[in-house]
Amino acid sequence: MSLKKLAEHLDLSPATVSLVINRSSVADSIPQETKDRIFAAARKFKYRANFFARSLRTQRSFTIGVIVPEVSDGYSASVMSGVEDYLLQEGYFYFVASHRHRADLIDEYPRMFLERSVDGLIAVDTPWHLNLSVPVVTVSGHNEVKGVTNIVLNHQRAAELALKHLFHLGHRRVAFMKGQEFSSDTEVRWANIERAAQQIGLKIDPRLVTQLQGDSPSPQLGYIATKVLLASRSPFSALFAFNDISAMGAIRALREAGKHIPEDVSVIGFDDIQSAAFQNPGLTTVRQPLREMGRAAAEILLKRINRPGSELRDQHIVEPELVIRETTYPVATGTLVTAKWRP
Amino acid sequence: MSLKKLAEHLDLSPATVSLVINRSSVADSIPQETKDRIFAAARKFKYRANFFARSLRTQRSFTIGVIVPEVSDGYSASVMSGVEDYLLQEGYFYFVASHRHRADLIDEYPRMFLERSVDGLIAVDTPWHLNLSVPVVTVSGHNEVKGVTNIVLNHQRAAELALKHLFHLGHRRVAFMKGQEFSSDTEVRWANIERAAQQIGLKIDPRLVTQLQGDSPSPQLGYIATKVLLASRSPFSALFAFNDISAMGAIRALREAGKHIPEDVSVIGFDDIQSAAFQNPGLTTVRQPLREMGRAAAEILLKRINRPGSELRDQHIVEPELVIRETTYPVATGTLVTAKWRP
DNA sequence: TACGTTCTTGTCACCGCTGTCAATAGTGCT
DNA sequence: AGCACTATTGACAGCGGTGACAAGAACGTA
Repeated sequence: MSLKKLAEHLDLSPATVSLVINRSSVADSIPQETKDRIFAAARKFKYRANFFARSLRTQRSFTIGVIVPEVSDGYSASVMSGVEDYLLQEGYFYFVASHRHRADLIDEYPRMFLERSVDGLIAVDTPWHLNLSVPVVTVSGHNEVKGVTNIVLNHQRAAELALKHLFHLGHRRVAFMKGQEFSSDTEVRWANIERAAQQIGLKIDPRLVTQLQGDSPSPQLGYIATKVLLASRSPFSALFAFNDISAMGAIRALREAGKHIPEDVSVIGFDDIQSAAFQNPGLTTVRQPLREMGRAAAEILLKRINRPGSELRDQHIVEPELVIRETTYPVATGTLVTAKWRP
Repeated sequence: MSLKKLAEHLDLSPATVSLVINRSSVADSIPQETKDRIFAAARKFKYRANFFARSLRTQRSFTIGVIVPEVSDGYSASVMSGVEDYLLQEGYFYFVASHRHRADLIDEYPRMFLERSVDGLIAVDTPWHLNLSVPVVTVSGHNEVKGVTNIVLNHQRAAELALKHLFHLGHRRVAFMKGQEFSSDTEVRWANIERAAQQIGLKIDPRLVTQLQGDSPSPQLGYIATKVLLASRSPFSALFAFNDISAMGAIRALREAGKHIPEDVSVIGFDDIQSAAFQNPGLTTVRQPLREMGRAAAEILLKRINRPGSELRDQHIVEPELVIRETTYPVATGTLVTAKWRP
């Protein structure tokens, strides 16, 4: 059913019908009766404007592009869930592309999105340096590109929450796991840990600092890093992993070394991905409100698209939350009380 | 840069340029030199056909719609990853929408996709009854709609693999967890379990059969179902959960009841979602090749789109694989050997 | 009655690209 | 030179919708 046919049937011109259906202000002067006729007919024939024709004409696609490292990774998926929530509710659709850390794809996909005339772009956990012709919002990107709004965690607070928790449990020898070089969070995260440690009065022993190596979404990386750490034979009573996935690998490595979690070593993760709660024992972690971050990204992006110029803050900060489950425990030996499970 | 401007610059007509760029057979007769000029100019000015104009004209969008219960759920995400893989490689993009089991959205989203003129649709783990004007492929849908190709697991083999494994380990009292009523896999899965059990000679005790209740992506459901099971006080030495998530909840419930996994109770999951390998102990499970299923869905869908009529099988069956990790163990008491970790 | 206003609706050009058909130029042959 | 034929390119008509502008009708006023 096209506009033209509908107009013909109504014995009106396509333009008139278009005006009324789009509630253009020009249509204010059209009598209610005519409008009603038009709406009735539109409903009757289930008229829906052709999307391409409309987009071609208006230069708007009501579509945005989302670029992530990998759709099936829990972090990206949670953020996307929030993005989707807001976008669909506002009548937008979105394309997804996973770059899998390939530099060429990180460049190519945004271009492909532009060819498809997206109205805007959201980059999740992706190094960003492009300056595009459409609004861009990044989630956990730490590159400063002018005009790009970045949704970031309050890393200072995140570091404080985790370290204070460990400190209060009596831990003084804490091991740390840094992220991979390419991960956009690695640097900020570490800088804030150092700062928080200093504030609290916790000394960081360089021998207790490892770093994840390689690109894999598996806990294997954390497992290996922890093996290395254990091999150094420097004692520690707690480990702050780079994220939940690596924490899982770390726990496995620790267990294989005969350590009990959390009695011998407390472990704390980062992100609070869904499976963190599903671990046995439940993983204590610093929660990033990923879904909310996605929603915020979508919301800010649409604001930018629809009111260009406004809303040009280049940071939107969200707050972390410490989720204490069962992998952290006082350093002093005592009776093990089973902590409450918090899914 | 538009076709018209490019043509002007080349002193040719837009039509000619279009023919050459699209490698139309009509352009065969155009001298190579002219073609080269055109390609050179196109490259120089980075000419890219306007997507909407082209789609409007050709009635093709090179876009497909994917509908899933929830993007951030591991099952859907893995399938999507495979779908994306194939689609992007073939120059298609895709929209995603999560219906979250809301019946109205299951109806509405496909319509919205059609309004956006998608060339086809993939429905993942979603009850399907619509007969649309574009090709549709479902992944793990068990409704029979003519013309819809369904990618399904060989459930018979899946049931056999799991039950034989348990049987060979000596388990005779096996508990079962059925999926929720609304889950598209529940029925087939169970029917095949019953059949396989009979073949093997394993008796299913009705008191050892529970069912998941409620709609949540959390292991809580499995936890509750297992609590109920335990409350019935019928002894069992193994539990075949509905999926990996519910297996995780089950393990927690069993532990709280003082059972050791796998020494006291063997647990086997289904799906092999990413976090299954990350569990401690690693979860033994029946692997569905989710990524491959997604790829197959995309591949079959594109075949249908591009060669209508052909490829009208209405089932594409994929094979399960038993992934033995650490939650299954012989029923006879013996020395516990730590199984090899298989990520 | 004549004219200025306000309503109501239609005309037109165009968004950018493509496929059909036709026109023009070039070639070989008698 | 004249003709048949092919190689090369262009004109044109949309795809379906939108928005600026304008025309015609209806109404009020002098």
